[in-house]
Amino acid sequence: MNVQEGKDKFIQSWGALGSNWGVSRTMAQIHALLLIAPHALSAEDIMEDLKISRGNANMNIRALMDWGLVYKELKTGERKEFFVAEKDMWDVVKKIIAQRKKKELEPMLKVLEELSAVEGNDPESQNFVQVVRDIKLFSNKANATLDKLVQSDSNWFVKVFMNMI
Amino acid sequence: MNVQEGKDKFIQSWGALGSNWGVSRTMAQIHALLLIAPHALSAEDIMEDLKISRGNANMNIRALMDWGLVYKELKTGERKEFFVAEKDMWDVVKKIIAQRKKKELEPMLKVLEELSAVEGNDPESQNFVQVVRDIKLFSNKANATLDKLVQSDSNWFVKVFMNMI
DNA sequence: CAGAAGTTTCAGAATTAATTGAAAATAAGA
DNA sequence: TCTTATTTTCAATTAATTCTGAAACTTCTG
Repeated sequence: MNVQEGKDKFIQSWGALGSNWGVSRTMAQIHALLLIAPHALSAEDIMEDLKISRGNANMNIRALMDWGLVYKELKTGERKEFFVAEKDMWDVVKKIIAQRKKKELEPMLKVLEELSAVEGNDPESQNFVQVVRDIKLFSNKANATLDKLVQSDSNWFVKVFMNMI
Repeated sequence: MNVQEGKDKFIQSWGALGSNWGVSRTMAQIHALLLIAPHALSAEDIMEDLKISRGNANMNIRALMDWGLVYKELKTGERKEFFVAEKDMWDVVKKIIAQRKKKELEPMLKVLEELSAVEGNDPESQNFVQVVRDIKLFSNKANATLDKLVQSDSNWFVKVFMNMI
């Protein structure tokens, strides 16, 4: 396999993977392209390589920057903006976890809190409140664990990995 | 808040959460409905409660069973099939991880393996192969860690949680 | 300040995913 | 075996998401 075929395949696969991770297909493809680029690319470069429109490129690059997966790089003497990807995979995973925790887990915790306020002495209400309480307990633990995980450095992952093996 | 409002809100929120987890909105809603149901429900019950079509109910119940998140329950003397949800949250999370690992991580590992075969002595190829190798290393570790995690019992989670705090 | 280079926005178009509903298949009972 | 209850399938429809492209906006430079 030559390098161009390899790159294409990587971009395509990374895009497919990302689309299941709250990162849209194009977003993941841009990230993939930047991951394997030996140097920063401009919006124009990305548009050409992935054959996407200017608007699409712009919106997805911005989203990637919001997630902390891509950084802007300014070159002196150049007016254009260039972009590089976060290449440390542990960091990438942490940032995705942080985003999803904020956007998904935390709102759910809030809802579970509200649902604890359901009243009633009938068995139906009792059962409901019990289920909600169990889930809330679990979710709070998960939330705390993910917090630690997001704060931890790469070595943490290596350590846990070692312990498990 | 009364119990009916509470149930509605729970189903709605759980559905929204699920739709970001490889579980479609309706699939997650059915799971939510079964989680808070004090006893097994028939397909008919689910259709009525969620106001969805027979086909939709059937397909999503089956998907939930494939994932191991819902079980069939046969009542003697009843011809209909009834369904109950897995209620242990740790088990639910493990099953979701197991599915996604199989459907996403493992295919990606296969692709990364193939991409290692890219040849060339030019800097571009060298860089590409290096990036792919880094990602592969990380992914293999993640894969092994998730394997252990999926095999582990609830206590494992509690232990890790305690260690982190 | 005027013009050029670059970036952002967003309504409509295109694409992709989920849902319906009716027909086909299956299974149980008489 | 035939009838009836129940489940499954899938083509057509509907809904949700993503992308385009042109116009508006911003920033830099002479």
